[in-house]
Amino acid sequence: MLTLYSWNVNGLRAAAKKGFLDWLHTAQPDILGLQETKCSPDQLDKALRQPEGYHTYWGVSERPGYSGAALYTRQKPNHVQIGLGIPEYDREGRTIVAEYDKFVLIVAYFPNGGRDLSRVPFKMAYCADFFDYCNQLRQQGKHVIFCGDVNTAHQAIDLARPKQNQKHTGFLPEERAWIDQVIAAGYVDTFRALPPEQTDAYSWWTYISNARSRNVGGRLH
Amino acid sequence: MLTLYSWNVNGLRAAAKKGFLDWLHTAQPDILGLQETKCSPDQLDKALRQPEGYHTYWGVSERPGYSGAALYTRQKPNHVQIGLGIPEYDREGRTIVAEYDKFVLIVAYFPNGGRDLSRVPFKMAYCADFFDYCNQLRQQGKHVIFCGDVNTAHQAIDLARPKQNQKHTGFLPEERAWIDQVIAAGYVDTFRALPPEQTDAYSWWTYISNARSRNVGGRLH
DNA sequence: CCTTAGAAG
DNA sequence: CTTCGAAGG
Repeated sequence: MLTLYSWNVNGLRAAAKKGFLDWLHTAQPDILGLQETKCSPDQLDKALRQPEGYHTYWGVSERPGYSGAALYTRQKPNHVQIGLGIPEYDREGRTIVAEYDKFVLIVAYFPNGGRDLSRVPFKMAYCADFFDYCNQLRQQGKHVIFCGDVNTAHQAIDLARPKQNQKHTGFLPEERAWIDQVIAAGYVDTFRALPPEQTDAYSWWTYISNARSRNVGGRLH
Repeated sequence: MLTLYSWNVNGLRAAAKKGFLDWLHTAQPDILGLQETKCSPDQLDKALRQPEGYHTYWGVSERPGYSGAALYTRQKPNHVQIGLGIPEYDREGRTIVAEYDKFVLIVAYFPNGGRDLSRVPFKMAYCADFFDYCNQLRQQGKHVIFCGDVNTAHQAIDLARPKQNQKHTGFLPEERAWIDQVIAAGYVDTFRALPPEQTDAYSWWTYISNARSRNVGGRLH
């Protein structure tokens, strides 16, 4: 058995102040993928940068305090690549690719489309290139597991307010179609281990207006 | 008897969170001059903007969150002018002039000369124009009281580290000379009511390296 | 080290 | 609402 967690921490340094390391030492994941770390490792204490028992790898944005991904892993991967090999995404530290004996694990922080939708094209481009990258690995006979923050809700059941979100990034037809495509290709959405009709099961809430306490959220995969 | 307080609050909204209104209602000053309010009145609650028993007047910078002065007064002045009438200073909300029956009270937040000394000329210009303004009032037979943050230490006794500050704004020869000039003109430094040789009596400390707990400070008038 | 505004989410 | 960096002090 192997436990894998994925977590958008919204600032690893902020998360650290709220007990990230306590959680890590309690949960003891074999593999942990983080998104929105908003830091580079040299801004961190040793305890956070390299906790006892873990190897860590970092995707760092050129822009300080923005984006970023991290991989914490008990077993050292055979090989780790930071980035997809495409500068426009790798500049933002969004992707970490780790090869283990039996599978390739990818930590990915998909772009946010932006309040004004200005980054939707960039997001869709990342989606397409990311999918290509995974498919190439599969063609080489590798098993692909990816975790991260896809920044998209798949179906109406994944949102508390699907109608209000039709025209917002995170629930646009083209964004949702990308997930259709991924599932059609045989990927399994682990969150679907929940009963398929399960409602009100979310993994994200906006900070605005106490949405979390009211459970007005979304499941953004 | 009339009590007058002057206080650089470094953000009135922040000061409010730390009990500014409690202090106000305890100290009950007749006149209170504030500097570095870093706000406009419409960013404030009624209780802060217009506390029971006070008339308030506001110097507001065009740049949000920057500079700013305020006057809280129990008695309504006969006339209040916001600014010195000189746009380059008034744009930064540094000055409030209030005429009472027996005196004119000026609240002034003198410019900081800047880490790199780039604003020393601006500061000296404000000093000169401010002094001229006061002298014009005196020529009209008015008594002038001014309070505020002059951002300058007069003598070595006013600083814990005079030698290290010779070349820093706040203790430059020309800045100190301006205070000489003001005192020569007959103004009384109320802080001098302390025994003249009193050391280690400061009104300002940098936030850096716990300077306040070590009382490594300055008296910036 | 503190405060604020601004960008991004 | 929250995070972070920037400017100013």
